[in-house]
Formats: sequence, structure tokens, C-alpha cells
Amino acid sequence: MRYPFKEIEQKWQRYWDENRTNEPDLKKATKPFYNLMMFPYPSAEGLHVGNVFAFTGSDIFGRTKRLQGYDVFEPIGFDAFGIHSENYAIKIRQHPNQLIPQNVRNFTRQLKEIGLMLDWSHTVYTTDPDYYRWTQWIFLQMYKAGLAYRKMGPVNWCPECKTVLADEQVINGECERHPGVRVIKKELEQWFFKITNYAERLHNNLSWIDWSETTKHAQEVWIGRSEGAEVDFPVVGQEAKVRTFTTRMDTLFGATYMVLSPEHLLIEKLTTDEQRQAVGEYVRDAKQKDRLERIAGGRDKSGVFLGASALNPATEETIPIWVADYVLMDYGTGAIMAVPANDERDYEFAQKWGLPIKEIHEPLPEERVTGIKIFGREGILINSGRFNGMESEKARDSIRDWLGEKAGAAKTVNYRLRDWCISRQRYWGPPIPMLYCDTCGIVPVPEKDLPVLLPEIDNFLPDDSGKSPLARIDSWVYTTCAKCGGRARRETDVNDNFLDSAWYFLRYPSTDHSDRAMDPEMTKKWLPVDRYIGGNEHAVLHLMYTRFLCMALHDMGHLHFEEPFKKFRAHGLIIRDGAKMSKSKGNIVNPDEDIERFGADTFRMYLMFLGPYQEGGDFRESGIIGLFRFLERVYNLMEQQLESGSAKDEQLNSLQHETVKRVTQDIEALKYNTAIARLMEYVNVLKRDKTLYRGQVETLVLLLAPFAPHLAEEMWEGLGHRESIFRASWPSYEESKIKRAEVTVVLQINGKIRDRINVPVNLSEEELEQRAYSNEKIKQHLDGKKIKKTVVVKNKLVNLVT
RNA sequence: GCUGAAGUGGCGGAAUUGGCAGACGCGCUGGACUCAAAAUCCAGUCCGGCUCAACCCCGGGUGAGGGUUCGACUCCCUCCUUCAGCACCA
Repeated sequence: MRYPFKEIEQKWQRYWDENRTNEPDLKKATKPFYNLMMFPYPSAEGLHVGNVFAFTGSDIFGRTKRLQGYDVFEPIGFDAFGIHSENYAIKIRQHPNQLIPQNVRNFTRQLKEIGLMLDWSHTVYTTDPDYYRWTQWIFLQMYKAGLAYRKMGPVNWCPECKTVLADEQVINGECERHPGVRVIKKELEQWFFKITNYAERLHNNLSWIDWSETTKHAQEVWIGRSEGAEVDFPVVGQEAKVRTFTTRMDTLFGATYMVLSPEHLLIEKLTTDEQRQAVGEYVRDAKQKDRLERIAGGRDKSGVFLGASALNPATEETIPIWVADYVLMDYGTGAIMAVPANDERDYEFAQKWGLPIKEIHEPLPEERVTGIKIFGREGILINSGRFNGMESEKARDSIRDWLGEKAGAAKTVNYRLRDWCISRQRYWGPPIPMLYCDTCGIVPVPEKDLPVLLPEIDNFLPDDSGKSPLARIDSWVYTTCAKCGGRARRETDVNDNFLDSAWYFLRYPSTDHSDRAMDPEMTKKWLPVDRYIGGNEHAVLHLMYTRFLCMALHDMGHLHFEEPFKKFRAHGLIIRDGAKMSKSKGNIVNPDEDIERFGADTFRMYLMFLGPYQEGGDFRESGIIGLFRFLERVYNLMEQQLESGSAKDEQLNSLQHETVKRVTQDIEALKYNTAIARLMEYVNVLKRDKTLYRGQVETLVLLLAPFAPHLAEEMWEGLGHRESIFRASWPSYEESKIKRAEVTVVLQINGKIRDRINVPVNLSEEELEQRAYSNEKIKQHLDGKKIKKTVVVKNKLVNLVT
């Protein structure tokens, strides 16, 4: 019989909708389980296979938890503000106000067709004033807590789009939408969040949060903690000192020159008259170049001598001070002591400009032989005065202590992490709720006046003024000061889209509460999130901002936890034609067609069968048919007569228990591919057998339910049940029933398999050995050779060594 | 360049973590059903040798080379390749 997936899927999707089976009672729930998936941004193209893969994997987990007796809350929302959506609107010349609702409708249809166990009664739309008023409220809390501040900062600017770009839209220094167009740096006054205040905690908590290792590693690198010390270098003939940061205090005796970053404040003061012109030109040039350009220019070490010199506090030698753009102002102190003998960059610079290179480590044997220099290494100190002969690692502390306070030598920790630039000179986002008053200065919009509504304007196109399109609407910009009642201007920038998405999951349980962002009772009950599954592309953006925001809100007393997710697991990527599936690669596959042809259940299972969920898989349509056949075979089990109870045959019974065990474990480990393989093996055996028992089929249908929920419901009903299968409970297994009477034991000679024998379980080692000796094939292959040693592993093998 | 992950049939991928390599699925081959095709069902499918053929039997085999071990896809060393992330962070 043909498997009528279309009717089945429509029928059960309607059933779930009408009976609200996917909506747990958030207040009354006794075993809450918050199963979160990363909400999508509703692109015009609709969901692609990568999204479906991500959502399905999360849904299978949630559905399993549901069957295991939890009150599973699986909400969804739309990350509909932001540059992605806006750029598309610009491209097709449609207003985002119209475009976004269309896209959301399309996404909603697709999400429902996949058969996800989503609770649509707590949906969040970031573009909804009822949501973004609280995004703005969060901004105000950050401001109150001193975590939001204004400063001049560089932004990515695409001259072609005439607009600011988000970092992730800059690919190798070029605009995502205009390949070949170099993104430039523009200095604008921006709002920043002080994420760096939390660098240490963000780093330290990584040691205990239960996240995918790959994600934690990415965050660790991004935060970039490094321990070191600061040292002052006195300037020769002047009052000034140059403070540097180093992780390698042990190399201090090898510091033969110094370098200041082009933005360093001391440059002006230290530059001599002879060098003033050259230095001025260099600095001006360097400042115009953005970071990407500096990198794009290769690792060519440009620089200019300031004319001034400093005293190396260890050697008391005079060393020249240079300015060069390979030193960055926003890391450490913006100045370095250069040790060309142990640092590759310093070495390149010294080579180019003829600066002295002083060895401070005993050369390694391989360096002596090959003549290849190895940088950044540890060793025994030489040319280092009283520290000669000391191991470099030890010398770090010793030299620092020796220099002591006179040289300002103090232990410090530096982080790579930079403050989060929140401002966007764009239209499609929540306006930053700030006012500028001529008399009062910066004034936050009072909370009672929120939301600051995003005005509906026809011309939302960005221009090259460096200001948001909102700045063009005088009637909106000019308002009264909340403090003095005088004339004030509004902040015209909107906030970064990542702020919208940094707290959406905090809102889901509280969507019924319009008087506050997070209802305390609901928050206490449902948060932190039990399980979060999403893509690793957000490892250092969304997932970092989210952690930061939770810590900040925790410290302000709004949350009872500081880490938002009890468990986070990163899923893998869907590969197609050898590349990650993405719009820019042009290898996107829309799931609609496959779902139309084979049904959602088949499609879900196919995606999960591609490979281990946490590693992703290679998408090609050719394999879908296999899963369709499988479900059809399962469906056709319904035609057979069922005997009541469970299988009488011990082997079959054992297989059933084993299948339950392995499927349960595989799902817990997100190994959906092997879980499905187990189900197939089980079905293959059921098909082979003439008598089918009700217990066997019910078990199968339950195990299948997370993967193919529609078919499972249909069959569950066919088995005579009145309620949704998701009100039933997950099958259990008994370890004792899995044990079989017989096992196959391998007989080897010198590790080569010569025969396999079936023996009773737990047969003694002595007995196994005897059986091996008396085995015909073993005798043949031994050919009279003497046995030196016998290795016996119970229930597994006997290996004879000759 | 640095960091991380991974290399297994024609393809996607399994292997209880040192103990039967290739589960499961796709594809392919042969057969059944059919006037025929599709669909479905059954059988076979790592490579090579032996064999008229099949079964058996024998040898080889998890990117390459070496090592540890009674025994290595699994552990160690060297190298190659692919993917992902970071990229002058002192």
C-alpha cells in the first residue's frame, strides 16, 4: 500500500494546532524543560535545508524529552530586524515594513510543514514594538549600570552600498554584496557596550559550562586572555615614560628597540624636529588605512624612527623608539618593547630597518644545525646579566621582581576581546533610546516613554553621510528634553541586530506579560535554558553577546543566573558540492520541493541520516528515497495482523530491548544517524517475521515518533489509542533482557582470525581455551607450531601466539 | 602563518573506545512480478587470487611511512591532504 504522507501530515498538523498539543501550560508545568533552537531571520528566500537540519535536530531532542515525561517548551520567533533583512529590502526596492511580514508568513508556513513541536503561542518578533521596547529598556539598564558609553570608533563602510556593514558582512575585507569592493574604515561616534569588563568572567566560566568543545574553544580564542606584565621604559632626556605590555619578561635583555602604535599619544611629544615631518606623514597615512587594509598590505613592516630613545631598564642601554602600524593601539598599552631575537614580527622589522638583534636564549640544537630561527620559544637565558643560565619560564617572574616598582613592572592580564559597538547608521532596527540636550547633555529616554517607535518613512535608504536615514526626519529627531523640557535631539542610530537576538529566549516565557521584559515567576521557572542547539557560526557573536548580557542583567538583579544555557550543542554544517550551504556560495536548496514529493517525515529523517548531527553531512537528493522506502515499510506494518503482548521469541525480545537502549542513548548523544540505522535494522527483522506482536510495533512507533511525528501519530491512532502519541511515554528497556544465551567468539592465531565459534555466554576462560585448542581450523593453521602464549578475553576472543 | 577537527568501498557513513572492519542507507548487478516500464520483493556487492562456476579456501586492505602491542580504523612519532576558525593581540 502506498504511504499517503500528504494526508497524514496535513491531518496531524491540523490536530496539533486545534488541540494545542505543543503548548505546555507554562504556569502549571511540573517538569519544565526549555528546549531552544536559534530563531531564524526571515529571509525572502525562505527556509533552506540548513535551517531545517538545525531545527529538526533540536525538535527530535525536544520531542524525546516530551515522551520522557517532561513539560517541553519549544518556542520560536523571528529575528526580523537587522541589516540582512534591510539589504534585501533595498535590493528589491520594497519597504521592509511590507517585506518582513510576507517573509514571516512564508517562514511560518514552512516551519509548520516540517512538523516541529513549536509552541506558537509565545512567538517573539523582534520588530514588534512590544518586543523592542524591552530591547530599548535593556539598553537603558546597561546605560544606568555604566556599561553603555559613547566614543569615536571605526566602522566598516561599503562605499558602494553607502552604508555601514556588520562585521560578518565583511568577507576578507570586501563587501559581501559587492565582491571586489573594499570596505573602508570610517571614524564615527558610536555607542559601545563594555563587554571587556566581563572578559575575565566570560573566560573563567568556560571552564565549567557544558557546551560543545568547539564552541568553547572559539570563544576562548576570541576572548584571548594572556598573562604578562607591564614595564616602563624611561625616555632619554625627557620626563616621559613609555609603558609596554609583554608576556615574555624573560626576553627583556633582548629588547633592542621600541615601537609605538600610530595612534599612540606620546608620539607628538617624543618626535624630534628633524623627524617631525616624516613621522607626521606616516601617522596620517596609517590612520587612514583601516585594519583590513593593513593586513591586506601584507606583513610588510613599515615604520619611522621618532628620533627619540629610551632606556632599557634591564641593560640600561639606549634603544631607539619607532612608530609602526604593526603595533595596535587597542591591545595592551599600544606600545611594545621589541625583541627581534624571539619575536618573528620584531625580527622582520629589525631586518628591514637594520636594527640590532641580540640573542637572549641558548640556541636549540636544531637551530644550530639547520640555521632556521624558531620564534617564541623557551630556553636558557644568555646575555642577560645576572639571569644567565636561568630557564626562561622562571626568569619571567625573577626579572619582574628584580625590576620591581621602580620600572613600573607589575603583573597584568590582557584580553583580545574588544568592546561591542552597538550603533548602526541604519533604518531597520530599534532606535537607541537616547536624547542629546544642549543644556543637559546626554539624557536617556525615560522608561515610561518606551518604546521609541521606529517612524514609518518612505525613504529608508542609507546615504554616505555617515548618519542613519532617521537623521533626515526633523520632525522625529527634534523633541523635548526629558530632564529640562528644552529642545533636544534624538539619537538617530539604531542598535545592532545582535542586541535584539541576545535576549529573545528570555522573553519567550514572558510574552503574556506586557508590563515588564521578564516576568520573575516565569523566568525562575523556565530559565536558564535546558538545552540550546544551534550553529557554530554564532560561537563568537550571538553566543558571546548573550553570555555577556546575562551576566550584566544578573549583576543588576534582573536574573537569578549568569550563564544562559545549561547545555549548548553545536550542530554540524550541511555540505553541498563540497562547500557549506550558504547563499553566497549559491548552493542553497529549498526544502519545499522535497517535502512536497516525499513528505516532511521522510525529509526530516533523511537530513538526520546524513551523518552525525554534530558534524553535519553531505546533502544529495539521491538518498532521500531510502528513507521514504523505510517509512513506507513501517506504514505497511499496519496491514498485518497483530498478536497481543510482546514477542515470545527470546531473540526478538532481546532485540527489542536492545533497540530501545541504543536509540535512547543515540538520541541523548545526538547521534541521530545511528539511531535511525537501529530502527531500520529492527524493522528489517520485524518484516522478516511472520507473526507481529503489538508490543513490538508500539515500541517501534514510539521510538520513531521524535523523527517522524506525523506517521507515528497516524500509526498510534491505528493501534487504537485515543490521544496524541506525545501523551504516551517512552519505552523502557531491561538490561537483563538484552543478554543473549550465546555469543560468537573469535579464534585467532597471532592476531589473525582463523575461526568463529558460538559458545554460551560467560563461558570460562579455561573452557574457551580448550575449545580453541580442539578447533579443527586452528589445528590446521597451527600446523604443529608451538604455542608460546594464549590470550583469552571472555565473550570475545582467544588468541594463540606462536 | 597559528589553532582546532577530520581522512574508512562507487557514494553518505558504522565500528560497544585497543578485540569479527565496512552496520544502516544510496547506487550498481542478477532474479521474481509485468505484454512492457515504473514501483515493489528476493539475492549479491571492499580489492585481488584460486575455481568452468558457486560455496569454500588463501592473501591484502581504514591518506603515506614508521613505532608500541598477543592484537591498531582506534594509542605514539613523522609526513601529505581536506574542512573550519583566527589572522601582525606583543
